Amino acid sequence: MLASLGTMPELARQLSVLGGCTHPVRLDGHRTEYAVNTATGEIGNVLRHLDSAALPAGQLLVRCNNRRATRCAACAETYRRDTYHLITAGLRGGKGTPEQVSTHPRVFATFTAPGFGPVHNRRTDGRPCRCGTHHDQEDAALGTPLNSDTYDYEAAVLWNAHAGALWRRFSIYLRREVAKRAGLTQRDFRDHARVSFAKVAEYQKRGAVHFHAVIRLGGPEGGDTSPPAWATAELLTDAIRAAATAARIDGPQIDSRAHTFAFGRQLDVRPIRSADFDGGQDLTERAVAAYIAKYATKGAETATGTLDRPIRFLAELAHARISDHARRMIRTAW
DNA sequence: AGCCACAGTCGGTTGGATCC
DNA sequence: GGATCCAACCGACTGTGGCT
Repeated sequence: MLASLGTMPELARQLSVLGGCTHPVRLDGHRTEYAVNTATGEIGNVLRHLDSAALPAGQLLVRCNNRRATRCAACAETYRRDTYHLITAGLRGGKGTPEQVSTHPRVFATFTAPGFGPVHNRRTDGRPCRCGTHHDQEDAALGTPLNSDTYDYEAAVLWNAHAGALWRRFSIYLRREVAKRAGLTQRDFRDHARVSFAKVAEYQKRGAVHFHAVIRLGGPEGGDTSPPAWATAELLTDAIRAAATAARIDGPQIDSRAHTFAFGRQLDVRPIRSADFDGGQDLTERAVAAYIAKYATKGAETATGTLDRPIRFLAELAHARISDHARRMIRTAW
């Protein structure tokens, strides 16, 4: 037992700094700090000496800081709360961000992956899956292909590898689309406004990543400056739809098949309103911050029932059906 | 021909994560 | 704690096309 290595109060003190981390990193070793004469470089007396074996637990314990709730609930919770406050500050002000940021046009957008073939699902209209079954919410079949012989595993795997580049292309297009709608050149746009993003990638049941993003229009200095009069949530929404539709990324050519990647047709863009307004289809700042914080700590296993390490997960998803080239793409992308 | 705007690309900077 | 890597962001550069 750990307690046999030290007294209970000492052990409790050592464990308390872990903040509830259930998988602390256990370190063995020692560290000695000396006083050094900065002028001559001469090493003087020992200031401090730490030997892990002398600690109550017999080892130095360090928080794992894992963001995945399934790996360490306590550390993921810390990260989730930090993310919540970060997003809240960007939407409502606080922590160095002026409160007037809450008047800036901002939206919550969801960018989906394209289709790679039909998968088992739970329909919102109450009708059964195409396989004829009413799947249970926890059914392991959810998200798996209806027909593994025709499902486009290769494109599904490569999609995840190229989603980041596609987002980059989208963000470039979005600034240009906003500038176009404001009647400004790209060069002049930066003197009038700035587009800011807070984005998380989430795994869908079928293993494809999709993006949730808070997108905000601010003045030339971002949240610290007021946006121009033309900057509205409607203009931003229109520009997002145009940019998301136009964004395309060329993938590799595999076995004479050229891959090109674009977002799926389902694009959801909803304005974010202040906390005191929660009517209609609009989202409140608190709800959006909670969404983003939740997705930031959600692993692939939550959605898919498999591992949360993307490479291993994707390899399992695609088993032997992807090419060596596709696997290399995944390794370099993740 | 010169100017301007746009689209695509490239490089610098920054911040976070990881390794040593 | 420093070095390194990587992703994201941003500005600059280049090629192209339209207009005068």
